[in-house]
Amino acid sequence: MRYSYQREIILDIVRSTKTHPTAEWIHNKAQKKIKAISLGTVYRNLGLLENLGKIQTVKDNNVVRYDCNIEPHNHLKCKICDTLIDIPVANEAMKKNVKSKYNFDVDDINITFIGTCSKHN
Amino acid sequence: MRYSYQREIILDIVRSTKTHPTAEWIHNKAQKKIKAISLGTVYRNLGLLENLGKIQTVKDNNVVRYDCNIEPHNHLKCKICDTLIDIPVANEAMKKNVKSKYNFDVDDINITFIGTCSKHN
DNA sequence: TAATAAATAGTAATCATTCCTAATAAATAA
DNA sequence: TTATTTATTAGGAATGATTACTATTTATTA
Repeated sequence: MRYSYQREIILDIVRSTKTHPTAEWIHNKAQKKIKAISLGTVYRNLGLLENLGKIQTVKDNNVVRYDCNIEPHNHLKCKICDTLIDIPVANEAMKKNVKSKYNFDVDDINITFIGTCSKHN
Repeated sequence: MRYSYQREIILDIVRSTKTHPTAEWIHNKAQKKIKAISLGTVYRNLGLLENLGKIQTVKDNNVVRYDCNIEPHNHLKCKICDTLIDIPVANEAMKKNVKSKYNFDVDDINITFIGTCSKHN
């Protein structure tokens, strides 16, 4: 894969935050560095970086968010402030459980806990 | 809420299958009974039926699927045949765990196991 | 049976994401 | 160093699920 300054900046931006930014947010930030960077370039490079295993994605409603945390992990989603909080994988043993109960080979577990985070109590 | 024949047909259709149909699929089926039923009517009534607690929704990629199973439950998603399989809630005790570890009050747990179902082995 | 207001059909708008293409730029060979 | 090749980009158009809008229809009730 050929070097691209756009891709470098995009990766830097994703790595600069734990807020699980959207493509649009990343695009806005990137424009501070490269005024003419296009949204398509941001999307394409985010996809490439995901394929390279350098970033992860999280589905949040109907938006994709990007995450520099590449460890397997799950999320707490606060319905009040919309924050996504990373948590370690809840239980690897669940995979074995599902295999024995349903004869279903689990590759990936997608867990989101929806509720109210510690800021609001 | 006023009676509507369209709404009755839509609920019947959702209750007729365990395939977690999309709004478009439901619309196609509904047109067999009511030739001029509009897609907007299908969406609006699916939303109303969800608010009434008569059906549930599942997010599948960027599509919403509808489910007549109104028990709390989670899903196995087969990446080969795209089937969604209902399973009972994996573990209610996880809520308490998350509360004590992260001081996060869980209302709802969203779990999808992605993998290969028993048809393919 | 007439009045009323909720529900519908049909279509336009929205919004995140993907696709397309001519122009640009990184890598490599001469 | 310079020319060549081809991946990458910018900019804008297209897509597809869903929502919004509005004139018309229909369930309800007085």
